[in-house]
Amino acid sequence: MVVMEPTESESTQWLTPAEMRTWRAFVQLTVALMAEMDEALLESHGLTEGEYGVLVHLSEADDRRLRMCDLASALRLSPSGLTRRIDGLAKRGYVSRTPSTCDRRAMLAVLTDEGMKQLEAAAPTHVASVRRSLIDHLDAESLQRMAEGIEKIQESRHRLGV
Amino acid sequence: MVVMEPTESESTQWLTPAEMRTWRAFVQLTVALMAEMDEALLESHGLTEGEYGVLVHLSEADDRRLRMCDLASALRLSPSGLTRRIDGLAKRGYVSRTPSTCDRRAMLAVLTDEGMKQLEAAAPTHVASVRRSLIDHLDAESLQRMAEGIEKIQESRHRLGV
DNA sequence: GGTAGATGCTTGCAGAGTGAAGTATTGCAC
DNA sequence: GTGCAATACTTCACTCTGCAAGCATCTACC
Repeated sequence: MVVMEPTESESTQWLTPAEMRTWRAFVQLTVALMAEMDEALLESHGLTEGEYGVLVHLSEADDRRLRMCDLASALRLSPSGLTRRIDGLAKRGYVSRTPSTCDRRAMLAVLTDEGMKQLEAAAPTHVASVRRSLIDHLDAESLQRMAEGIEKIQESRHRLGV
Repeated sequence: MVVMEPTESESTQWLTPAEMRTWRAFVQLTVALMAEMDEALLESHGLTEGEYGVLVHLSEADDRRLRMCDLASALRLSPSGLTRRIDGLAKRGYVSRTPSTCDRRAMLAVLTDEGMKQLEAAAPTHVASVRRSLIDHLDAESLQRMAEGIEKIQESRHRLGV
């Protein structure tokens, strides 16, 4: 989150003031962004961003269903974490569980019609949040540059196996 | 996290594919980054990023001490959340509590010498993580552009009272 | 200077996440 | 085909967090 002053006997390559400012701004921005997104969706549709993510992934999957383990890794969630999240969504009727026919170990999470309706209702709120919190604060050129920067980072990270 | 297809009867201004890609990449990157940072620090020095943040803020404060409420808002943490985080750090001897003399409601969190030592030990790990996870993946020009983009966003957000 | 409301902190409780353990099923080696 | 490791999911115990309630203290107003 922050950085120390250099001390002469160190071999650490400290961050320059500019790098430090950028890093702090980045962290501060992302934390604020995530909080805003979550709050807007929760208030208007009673969904956390995490739950919204479940609905989105299911809606984009073949037959609107995914194996629990695939969904968990897509959402970067532990197996037990996903079990509980699906519990919550199932209780509200947005998702149901079906045992897989081809692998009887596996459970499929299925997006119900009600879940699809809920997703369609929530999507505009989510999109509006993304715009209001981030996109609308950038002109086309800046957005393009940010996108390039992010892609460059991801590419480099991927290349170096991070 | 994601976006729906436009439907003709909507007034929602949907994200363009490029905007959507950028948004998804941004979220994916930040989640990965935070996880990496946290893991590195926790493994090498037994501190979460949140705890590290406490030490950093205290180290930069006058007399290495801050009122709990000021520290909580700086860390974007609820009062109760901070109480418990300080509990943990105090148990390990990195922070102590002192009642404020000028306002007897207030408690001051004070960085101990031991806490300062721990911070100095952990800082190189933290900095290395920032470099390895983010900074080193950008050349000077891209870094400069990213910084400008972030600052532009923050400025605009601030101007619009977000 | 007394009272009402605001402020600062802690505690109890509930929600959401992880990791480890337990159970069921699969798939591969032999 | 038998046995054993790997995989998929759930449950349990624990941690971290926020909210609401409670207590102490401060500030402002009469």
